[in-house]
Amino acid sequence: MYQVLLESIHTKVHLTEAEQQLCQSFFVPETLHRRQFLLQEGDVCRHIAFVESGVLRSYTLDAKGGEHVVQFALEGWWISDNYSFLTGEPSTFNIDVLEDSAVLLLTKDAMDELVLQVPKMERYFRLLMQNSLIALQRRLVSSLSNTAEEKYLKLIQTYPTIVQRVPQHMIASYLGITPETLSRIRRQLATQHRL
Amino acid sequence: MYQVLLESIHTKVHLTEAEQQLCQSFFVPETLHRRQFLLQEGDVCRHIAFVESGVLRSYTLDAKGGEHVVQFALEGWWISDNYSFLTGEPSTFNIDVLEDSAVLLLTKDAMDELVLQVPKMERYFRLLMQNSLIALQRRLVSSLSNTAEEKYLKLIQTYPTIVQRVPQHMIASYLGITPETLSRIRRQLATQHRL
DNA sequence: CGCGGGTTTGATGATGCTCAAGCCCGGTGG
DNA sequence: CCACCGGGCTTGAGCATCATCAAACCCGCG
Repeated sequence: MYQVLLESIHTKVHLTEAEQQLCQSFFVPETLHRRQFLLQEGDVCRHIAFVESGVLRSYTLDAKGGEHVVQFALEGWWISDNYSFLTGEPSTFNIDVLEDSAVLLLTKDAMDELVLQVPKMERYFRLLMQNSLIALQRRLVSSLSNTAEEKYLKLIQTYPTIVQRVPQHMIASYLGITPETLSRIRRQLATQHRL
Repeated sequence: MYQVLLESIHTKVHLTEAEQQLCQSFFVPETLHRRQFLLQEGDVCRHIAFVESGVLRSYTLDAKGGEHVVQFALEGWWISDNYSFLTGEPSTFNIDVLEDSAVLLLTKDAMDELVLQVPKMERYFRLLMQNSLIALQRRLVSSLSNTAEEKYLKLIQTYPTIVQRVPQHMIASYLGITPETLSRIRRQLATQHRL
């Protein structure tokens, strides 16, 4: 159950057996089903979630009701609305479940207590943040400087599993293009490749 | 000299006099002049910089030589290439100085030592990261879902000082649009406003 | 005074969006 | 087990937004 989490931690900091045990005790495991919501716009994001198995996604709705995917989370990823989680303000995100999933939930209080009792975890979370920051920066630059096709190719290269496991219109939303455009890009890439 | 830095820290964690002194000792103050480079593409980013006064910016060059502004940093902001700083890999960013500036430099070794000797700083840096993450996420969503005009208006609202102090073509680059488009948007907003 | 970078303006064109319709496929109920 | 329904993917035609290219303009600075 905590296998994937412990591995994720292990890649960043080294915990003793006792610390691992202690660490686990702060999480609440939960199984979620496809189409279920982990967070709805307007609610406060009470916990960050670690994905042990399955796929989730966060997204926002704009003024015209359009969805904009902010993040996908496969096994080994964290997902939450950081802003709401940190500040206690209502969230502007939705998080829903794309495939039946098992997650580990960590509330803010639990997190604060966790980093107190296992100070190494402060470092783990900081490194997590840093990596997210780097990835986000890359994505932003890509979204500013690349064409739709280039963005799609870059996504396939960076996260092939996401492209495989997530419906196409959500990929399009994630890239900031319409489903129609993505469809046309794929057709063109396919025929091109076939020559 | 360390005034702005200490204030920034104070908004996140509380340091004793002694800790403040200790903290300062890890930074190297430096004054920089307009057009000077703090980091050039290909070099390793050896330090993160805290801006005491002035303005800096980071940007990337794409395949066709186009500039893409990643970040502006005014007084009280940090700037660096996190990826290069963390990993020691050559940077893909440039950081240059837009106005004569005073910065405080922190090397990676100094940072590691700092968080060891003043553990509260680990928390400070984590909170910094979190805030950057939130801001970046907002910017990304905005860049995906808003028109050029909306993005510009949002920027004026969020960071009016940046718009005032930075040349227009860099604002355009930051927003992912051409200088021409930004100029037209501004004209339209002006005439509109004048009716 | 003249140079030069930055901004403005105009004309044209490409990329990606909108709207609308058809298609494919998997799920559901009869 | 088959027929039907519906969502998602595809395709097409027309259109909006923004980019590109080119030229003129403005203004601070040498």
